[in-house]
Amino acid sequence: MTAPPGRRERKKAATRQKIADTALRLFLERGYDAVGIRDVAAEADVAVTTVFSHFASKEALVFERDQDFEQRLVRAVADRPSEEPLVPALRREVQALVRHCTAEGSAPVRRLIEGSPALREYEESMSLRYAQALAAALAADPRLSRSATACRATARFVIDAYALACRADDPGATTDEVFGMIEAAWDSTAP
Amino acid sequence: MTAPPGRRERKKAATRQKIADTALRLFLERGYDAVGIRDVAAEADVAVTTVFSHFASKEALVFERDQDFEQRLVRAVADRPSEEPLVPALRREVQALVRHCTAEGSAPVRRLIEGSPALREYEESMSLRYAQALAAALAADPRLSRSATACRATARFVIDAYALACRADDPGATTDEVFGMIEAAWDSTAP
DNA sequence: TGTTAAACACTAACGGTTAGGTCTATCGTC
DNA sequence: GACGATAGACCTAACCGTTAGTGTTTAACA
Repeated sequence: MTAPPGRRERKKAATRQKIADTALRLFLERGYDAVGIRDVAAEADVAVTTVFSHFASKEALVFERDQDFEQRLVRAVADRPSEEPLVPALRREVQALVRHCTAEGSAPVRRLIEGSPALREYEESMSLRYAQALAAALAADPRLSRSATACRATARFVIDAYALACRADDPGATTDEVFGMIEAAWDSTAP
Repeated sequence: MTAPPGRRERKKAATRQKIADTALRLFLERGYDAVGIRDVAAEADVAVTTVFSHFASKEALVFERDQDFEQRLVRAVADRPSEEPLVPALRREVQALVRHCTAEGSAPVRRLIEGSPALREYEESMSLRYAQALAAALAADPRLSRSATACRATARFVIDAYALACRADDPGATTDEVFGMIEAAWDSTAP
């Protein structure tokens, strides 16, 4: 899986990382709107086109690391112990994700996101993709025989729980409270 | 409330309507991405700046009519008969909204929206604003004494129901099914 | 009738994003 | 080690949504 990466790939990864680091630093220093793509490119000493060959948009520069969010949710469903019920497994994973996103070190980034409508919108639209992936995972699990609608709704509810908890005063308690509601909703769809 | 509108207001409304109609027609004819703001302005015979003085963004041109969506949800909560429970009242309103958005005449517009990521994203972000207004209405209703978290979560669930139903094969049945889940979730938060 | 402010126009720009074409370091293979 | 293929990066120039700045018309109202 982790075969020795060639020099080309290493250089590419290094460039990508340099861009992401530079961008985040500038955004935190001067504010998201006050930093242009051309600034980021200049400071990272790359061409503007190079920035866009690594990141699909300016907003994506801020969410550089969150590529495994989706996978973690899907795995929490698919790889859970044979007899563990669905909702507790999801709650555990969401608790972990929420802790990660409300950790001490993430506070400045979170402030950055909350301070920019463009970033908030982008995050929401990422979440929607996660909900679709999660819905597919729910529909695919042979242990859960629920309607496609129930799967899609539950997936969105779970994403809602994450979104609400990340912005709540007490993220842990909020996650638990919303998951209580999700459990009731899910149980009501039992065949 | 409906005082005789002066000529000025009538002209303004006419300009706005002309822009919206022209834009929608061009979008349907050539596709959203293939039509620029400059095209819309030229075809409507107004300046580009005039377009933006009436509409906040290109996407807003497509959602011209949906300004009362938010109000309808809030009123469905606040103005419901004294003894009608919350969830059925909301379900009735969402059913009506879903019917409106899946009506025969709305089909081309819906296809337009689903065909453009920008429009989908914009719609989602509108929905989020609705969820916040609805959450506030829930929290403000003296007949419902629930935690802020329960209100916020329920509001998002309701918006999820709407979003899922609008895209579902059988919108009515989907609304009912998701609202069954929402009812269970809401009841589980009874004090 | 004259004053005021809203609505609109025009130009020019800004900032994110992309297309076109080139250069070069790396890779796989001989 | 030499050799062609190609990925990765570069540069320039533009496109498009959006906004600022600056008039000009016209309806509303004293």
